[in-house]
Amino acid sequence: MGQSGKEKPAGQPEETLAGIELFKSLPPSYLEALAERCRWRRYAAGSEVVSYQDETRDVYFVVKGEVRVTIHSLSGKQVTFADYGTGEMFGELSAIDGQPRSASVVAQTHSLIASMSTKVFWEVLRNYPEVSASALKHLTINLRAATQRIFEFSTLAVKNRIHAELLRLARNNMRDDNTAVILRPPTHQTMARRLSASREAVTREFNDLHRTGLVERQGRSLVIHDVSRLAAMVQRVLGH
Amino acid sequence: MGQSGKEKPAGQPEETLAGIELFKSLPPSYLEALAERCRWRRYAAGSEVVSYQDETRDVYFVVKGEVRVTIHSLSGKQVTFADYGTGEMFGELSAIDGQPRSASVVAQTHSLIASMSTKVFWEVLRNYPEVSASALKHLTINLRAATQRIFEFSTLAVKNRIHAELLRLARNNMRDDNTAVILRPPTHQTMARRLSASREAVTREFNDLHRTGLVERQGRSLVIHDVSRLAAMVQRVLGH
DNA sequence: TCGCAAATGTGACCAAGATCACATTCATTC
DNA sequence: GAATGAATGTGATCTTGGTCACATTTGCGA
Repeated sequence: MGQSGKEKPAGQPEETLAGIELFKSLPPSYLEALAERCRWRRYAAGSEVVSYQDETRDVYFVVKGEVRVTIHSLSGKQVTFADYGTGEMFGELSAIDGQPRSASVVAQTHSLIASMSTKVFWEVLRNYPEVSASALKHLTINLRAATQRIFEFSTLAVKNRIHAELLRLARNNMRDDNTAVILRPPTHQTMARRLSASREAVTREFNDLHRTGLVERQGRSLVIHDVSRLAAMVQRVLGH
Repeated sequence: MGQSGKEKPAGQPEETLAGIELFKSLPPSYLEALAERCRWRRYAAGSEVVSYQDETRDVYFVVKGEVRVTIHSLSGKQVTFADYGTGEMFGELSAIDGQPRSASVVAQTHSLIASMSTKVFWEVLRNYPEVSASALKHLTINLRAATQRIFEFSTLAVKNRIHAELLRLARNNMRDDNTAVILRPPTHQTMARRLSASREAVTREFNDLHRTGLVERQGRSLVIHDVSRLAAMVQRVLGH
């Protein structure tokens, strides 16, 4: 997941939909036309792109940067659903079913985001079955993730959920066969919000895992020394 | 959602896709052709239609009856995700992304179910944008429900989740402005599995609600006397 | 390299709710 | 209408993990 690239200080810089996963089947010429029908906007880190239950229905594309999808409860607790990075789409639920926003979206880094009206979005879906197929896959992946999360909530103790999450992180950051290196690991607080656990619980379990030699902090990165052992631990409780 | 209709003892009875929500935009002639490309099968109550993690990729349509989507954990606990009744589709995730089944599906009543190969399914999606749109909506609704559920798990106490679930039940079974009658209410055990709570917790909370006069059992049906009060209780903790 | 804010570490306490173990009531079938 | 299995009701424990309250460490910016 390397994020390379230098800032180009050009006047109208990289306002292109070429990197958007959903549209990868579209011809460049059409992509350009589409880009002109989008609204383009930059968001500072920490600024809100979409707010929970608002009445807009646009679809958004992360052209550059990263956003986080969360809901915060009345009591102030914050639940994180997903992070979307360069090339990904969000906000499509409201465009598809016409209902208010199911969550808020906040830019995590300075981000360049294109938004498209429901009308244009449906026009593309209708005219390009490949895009439709891609949208179906996107929703499917999200739904599977949500299902898995509900299952883990319902059946696993906090420590086991932490293992499962750590395993997912590891699998996306393998260095070799059995070792993973996570360059900028999420903070304990961030993981806790994903897992619906307390920050302290995450800290404690990380330390336990450190004591057994499974994980280690090296500077700002996190090394998982024995991914298959971690996988076995998860497998034992999940039973896959 | 009243389920009327008498059994027709005809030889080749009601093997038609006419009632399937996903296909409501298709012309009857094509529907007939499609029906012939499906595999038709009846399932007894309690029999498994799809099993967790198996390698089939077909899509299923409930032509008559009702099925329940669940996963059971190693420790024997059972988590229910959804119920699908007449006209609804399930099993589409594996057809769309090619991955193994994310859950098991068991017939709750004697059911007539049509299944369609991935190939045919995609053929329909590709050729009929209306069907594609309908599939997108179906996934969207499911994803919203899952998101909501994760949020409730993460932020609400068991009793509040029970209130929220009861409110959903009520809203689908309104008798008049402020009263709901649920004819065949789910058992406490069933609700508990949906909410990931214990059966006893559901029983206790129902009794508390009964004492305050909010709900009442009348024979086999459940009456909710003051839906707006229930709504207010939910609103207070959810903050919508 | 100093200083400060964010992140992490850790003990003590507490409460929600799961689990266990039965009693009781219901509703369906013979 | 008696029987019987399923559903419901209820108290007594016990455990997980949240919360609180700090101490300590880290990383980064001036």
